[in-house]
Amino acid sequence: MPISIVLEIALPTPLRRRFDYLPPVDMSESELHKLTKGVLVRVPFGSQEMTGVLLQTKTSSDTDVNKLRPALAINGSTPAFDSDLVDFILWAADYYQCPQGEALSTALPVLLRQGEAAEERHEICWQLTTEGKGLPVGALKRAPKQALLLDALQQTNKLTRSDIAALEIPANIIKTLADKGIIEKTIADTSSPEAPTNIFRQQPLSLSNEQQIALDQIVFNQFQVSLLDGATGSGKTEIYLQAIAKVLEQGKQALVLVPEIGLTPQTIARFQRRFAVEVATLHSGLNDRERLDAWLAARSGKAQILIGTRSAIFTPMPKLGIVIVDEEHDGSFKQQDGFRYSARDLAVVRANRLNIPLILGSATASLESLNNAQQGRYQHLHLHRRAGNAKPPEIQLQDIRGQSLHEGFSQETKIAIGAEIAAGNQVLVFLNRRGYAPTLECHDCGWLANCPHCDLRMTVHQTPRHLHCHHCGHQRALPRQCPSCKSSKLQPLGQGTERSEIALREWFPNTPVIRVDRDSTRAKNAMDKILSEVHQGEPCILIGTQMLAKGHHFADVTLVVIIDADAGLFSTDFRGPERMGQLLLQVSGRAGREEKLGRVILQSLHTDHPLVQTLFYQGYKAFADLILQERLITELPPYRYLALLRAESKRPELALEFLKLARAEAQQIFASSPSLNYLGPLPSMIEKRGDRFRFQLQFNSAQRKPLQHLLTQLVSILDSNALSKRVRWAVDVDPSEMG
DNA sequence: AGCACGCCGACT
DNA sequence: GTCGGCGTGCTC
Repeated sequence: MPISIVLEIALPTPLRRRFDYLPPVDMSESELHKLTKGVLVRVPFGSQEMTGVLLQTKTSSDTDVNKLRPALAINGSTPAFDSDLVDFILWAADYYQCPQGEALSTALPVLLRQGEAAEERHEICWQLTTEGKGLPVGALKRAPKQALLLDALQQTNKLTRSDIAALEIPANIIKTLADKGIIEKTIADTSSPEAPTNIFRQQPLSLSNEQQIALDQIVFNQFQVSLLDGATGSGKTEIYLQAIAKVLEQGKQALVLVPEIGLTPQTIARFQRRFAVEVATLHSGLNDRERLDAWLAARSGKAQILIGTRSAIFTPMPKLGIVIVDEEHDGSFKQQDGFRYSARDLAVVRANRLNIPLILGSATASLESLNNAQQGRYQHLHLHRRAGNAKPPEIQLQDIRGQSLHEGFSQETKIAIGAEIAAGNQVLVFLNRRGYAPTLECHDCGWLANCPHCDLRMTVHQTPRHLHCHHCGHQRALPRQCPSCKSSKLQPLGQGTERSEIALREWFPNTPVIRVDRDSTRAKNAMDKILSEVHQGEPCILIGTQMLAKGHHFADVTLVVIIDADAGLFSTDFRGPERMGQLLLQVSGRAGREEKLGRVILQSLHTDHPLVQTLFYQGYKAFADLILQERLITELPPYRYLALLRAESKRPELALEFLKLARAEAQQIFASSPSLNYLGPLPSMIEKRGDRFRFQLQFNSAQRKPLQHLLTQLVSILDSNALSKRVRWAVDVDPSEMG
């Protein structure tokens, strides 16, 4: 029997190949004709089963007909991705040198990857009962949360569980009202909603002159990138909201990308309060089912706004009309393993392909984006003034050279903290190092607590007491005696958040000291609890890592203390200073919001360093320009494009040999491209990690194209070399971390 | 990458 | 006598 149709399928395997299958055996002729690119197909693969993406149907195969196996099933009645989106993901896979099937698979919600059909389920909603409908507007005033829910339901008759959560109404309030017979369960409407007559739930705020000018510059019917450059509190979000409004009015959808820890309930609530449309969210706090629901709502067009982290860039949105990337400089937009894409950079590509506007917002824009703006590729929009009466914080650069520090704090800083608390204010202390101390040292023989699996120091933790390697997760008990000389004079070396917390507690026994880092917020809702306590406005001291710097507003904090502002200044990674500047400004931005004047103390050993001086006396723009000048001279991004070939192995000589082979192959290709250059192979910054020795070969080029060609050819050569199976290796295009 | 098949050391 | 170490080969 002749073959009528062959399915060409991309599968989640590192093999850079596509696989041909016969259609499922029970499939009718008419069903066959409906198969299009983007459909999910369940197939047998070796001894296992997996979900692949149909790339095309064809009438013959290069593979021997007898080797073709039939697919098991077609998952879902419609393609998971529309054809344009498949092409976009394939483009991204090629650009980042990721096997296409793996890229498509990572773009898919986990449940679909596991074989679930992409169908919407009936979501449980809540609506008013007849009794509930009889209540007057403004009822239940004495129970504000209950009144809020009642009020919301009086306006929009049905709310999903996540709608309610977004209004910051706790789940137990739902139960209370249900028990009272005021609300009841129902099923969401499956028919796509008629375009709302009024997209607004709440009228837009009036814009300042400056905001209006910025908004007016944005063009809505074509591709254009706007770099919205505005200090904390200058009203960037209001611009986003009003730009989104214009798109919603045209019946289109909006996609908002936010950093990993930047998607706070307050942010979501702000979008939901403003618009009477469905707002879906995709972030790490959701379970697989919730993620699929949000994805499906975006794909069907039911959700008109999607707010999500990095991977949301791949969500199908049939009527996408604008993309916004908030805090565009944030490192979490770059995936650090597997499919190593930058969601921010891909946002530019997706917007371009759809011919729609993109807004990149930041108070501390990345050097890449600043350069693009300077070159005229992006339009540069500025917001200088803080909204309302808030004034920028007063910054005090404190030279701590030669001073004796108490647990990392200078005497002057301690006094300043005490004075602030006495005045009834809140203080924020920033220290970007969790744990008690960075390591343990023997005072007698100089032994240091090294991780047995990495070449790194192990961090001392106090609660519970143990040594912990932050790189590979290895833990061990805190030794009582030095393992080397048996001395008992072991002492923690350096300063972490736990240690500072203990010190602050001792010095200010009557003031709550609240620690905010990965360890103290691990429990579910721990962060929410901390935030609501701080928002009570009572005097307290917050001590924490960069978790404190991102996305949160502390209206009553009037003093920010940065204990070691210099971290990052002399980093081996060329992006260290840039990151330091961005983080310091972000932390500083936490002070002096609203009516209260803010102050920032920066303890530094390098107050006269040109970068430190420039950042604090001339501002971020001048600081960025200074770094850009350096990058131009040293031939680094954004003036050169970089790619790393990383290799690791338990046997260092294998990884090194692999990279030397790669270098030899690359040199053949270089001959025809003079703009290409290489460096290495060199050991990675942390040479041993998790018992594996790591090395890297760096390629750089003045243009993207030749680098791209080199990598594509090189990967294909390496793939067919036997050595490539004996080491773990990956290409990182536009790496953000050089280590 | 998974996973099976395949051939050599320390354990019930 | 077996469980399991990871080498190597394959996946339409």
